[in-house]
Amino acid sequence: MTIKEVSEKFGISQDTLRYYERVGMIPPVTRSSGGIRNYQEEDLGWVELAKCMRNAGLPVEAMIEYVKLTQEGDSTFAARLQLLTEQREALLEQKEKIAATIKRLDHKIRRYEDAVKTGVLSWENN
Amino acid sequence: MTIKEVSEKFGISQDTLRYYERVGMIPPVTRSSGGIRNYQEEDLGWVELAKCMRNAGLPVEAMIEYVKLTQEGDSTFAARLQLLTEQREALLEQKEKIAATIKRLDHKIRRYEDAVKTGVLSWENN
DNA sequence: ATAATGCTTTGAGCGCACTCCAAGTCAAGC
DNA sequence: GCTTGACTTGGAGTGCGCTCAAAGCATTAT
Repeated sequence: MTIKEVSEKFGISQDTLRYYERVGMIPPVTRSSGGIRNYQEEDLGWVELAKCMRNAGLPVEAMIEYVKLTQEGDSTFAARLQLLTEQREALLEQKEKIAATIKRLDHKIRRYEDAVKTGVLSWENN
Repeated sequence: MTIKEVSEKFGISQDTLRYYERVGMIPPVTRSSGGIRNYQEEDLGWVELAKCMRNAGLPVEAMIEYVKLTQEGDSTFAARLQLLTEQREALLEQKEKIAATIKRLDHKIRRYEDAVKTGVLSWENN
């Protein structure tokens, strides 16, 4: 699969795909004899993983570390486990914050729905 | 309340507090005769709101727009309602993405827990 | 063979959200 | 009155995560 196809498949720009590879967020991609990227199944798996992690807001740094450990082989299972666990914690925390903010927005939205109907905003700080 | 106290109360740097005010993410803060910030209850409410929204990852831009509308008075209820609703949507989406990633991490973590015990990682792409 | 297209690398540039710095002002204690 | 320390402003600098540009090589269509 060419970089163009991968770009379209995942909705990630070619520049970003090259960037991910360059900084080590995905392992080196399979190349043709002429040095042109030819993404295999495994490469696609990495791209998909990277996209998922970045979507959730995980730092690029964490992904780079994970890829590095993976490439160092079976002796890094424990380190990878720890890394994943830490990142999971961070995501849970972030999810909590978002949930709290949504709750707050819901409350404000209800007040504004009233305000739009009645012309008066029920009082409360901001 | 001085900027120093507010900074400590909310865990936001003085620089950031001034930045928030400068860009309009919170309305102008009450000042002493000498021009020194003296945060009142209402100002604190705005700071707290700003912190909550930023914690959830809402763009500064959105908060600026909301503050602007608020200062334009009662004619902007509908616009404020729309803004809040949009931001709520964005947060819900982000929460979904995080939830999906957590699920995925959970799965990987289970595999690595096994791997650490047995020395073998059950196969699966990355 | 030539032109067009699309890939390659390297390195610079950008937008966001701060964060730091310089130079100056103010307020409180000695 | 003078020093100290916290405050002020305006503007420059930083880190992250891309994003773009320049210059050159490869592949395909004519």
